[in-house]
Amino acid sequence: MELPIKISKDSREPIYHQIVNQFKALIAGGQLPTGTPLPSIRALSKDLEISIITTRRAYQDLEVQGFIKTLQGKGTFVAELADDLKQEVKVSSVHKIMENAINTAINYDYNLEQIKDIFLEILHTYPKGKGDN
Amino acid sequence: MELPIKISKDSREPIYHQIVNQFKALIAGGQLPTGTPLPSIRALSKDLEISIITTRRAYQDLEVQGFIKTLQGKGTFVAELADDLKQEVKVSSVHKIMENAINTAINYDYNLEQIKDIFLEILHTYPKGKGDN
DNA sequence: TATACTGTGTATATAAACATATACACTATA
DNA sequence: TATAGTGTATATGTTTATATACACAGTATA
Repeated sequence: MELPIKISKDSREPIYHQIVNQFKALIAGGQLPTGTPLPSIRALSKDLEISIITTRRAYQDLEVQGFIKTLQGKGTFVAELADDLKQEVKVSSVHKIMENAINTAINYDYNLEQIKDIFLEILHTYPKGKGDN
Repeated sequence: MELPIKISKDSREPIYHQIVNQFKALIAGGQLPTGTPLPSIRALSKDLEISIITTRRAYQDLEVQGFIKTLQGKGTFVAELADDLKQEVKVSSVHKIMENAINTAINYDYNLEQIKDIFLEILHTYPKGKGDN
């Protein structure tokens, strides 16, 4: 599987944190089941064009948070996680980032109707995926 | 006017950058017209419970980007900005953060229909403001 | 009109967080 | 046992945030 990990070096969010968030999403979202091997820190570093240490830092964070397990010399794998915990992470993370987007739009003096229109317009530019009804 | 500047110390986004973004929103959104005095770096530092230097850093960034003018000993004021430039900042900033929210939701394996429902549900929890129709 | 005071922004030195290059150690296998 | 894969540790530079001391502008008042 080709991992859809994308980072932005221009963003003010630390690179290691962008990586952590995206793996959390893939794991909590169920796209990476228990036991799935993650890319090696070298492979991911090369892919994202960042340092090995930064990738390692991200994997360490994910391990501390219980999302993955690392085995020296062997690799890094998705850890076992309770389904309700995954669901909790999924719901709260998306909720939080949606609120953040709305708050920013309000700060820019858009009203609720305008915010709805803008959001739907952007959403319509996304191609329908296989999971969509 | 009571400025609605809010920062999160837990966020991974640098504090000075949070401040910059929010002032950009207020200025580009037209809520702070040309010449409006900003709070002094000390007043804002005290209000947000952060260091003077961090506030200053934010104001310096805003000045470099042309949003404000600082006069030593006098204070800091909203600079003159072309309306179409304000509009451009407004549209692109909101567009960007909306896309970011959608991309995160997709990473968590929500489909487009679900994303729309979640967004509208959250939007409905916001009170209607005076600018709303 | 001198000067003290209180407001404003500014500069220097220091600590913590983030990102890196380089060298090291463990695991599997040809 | 050599080699190519994995994760790990040490030393270093950059970015972010801070405390403290400094300089300029306006004003009250002796």
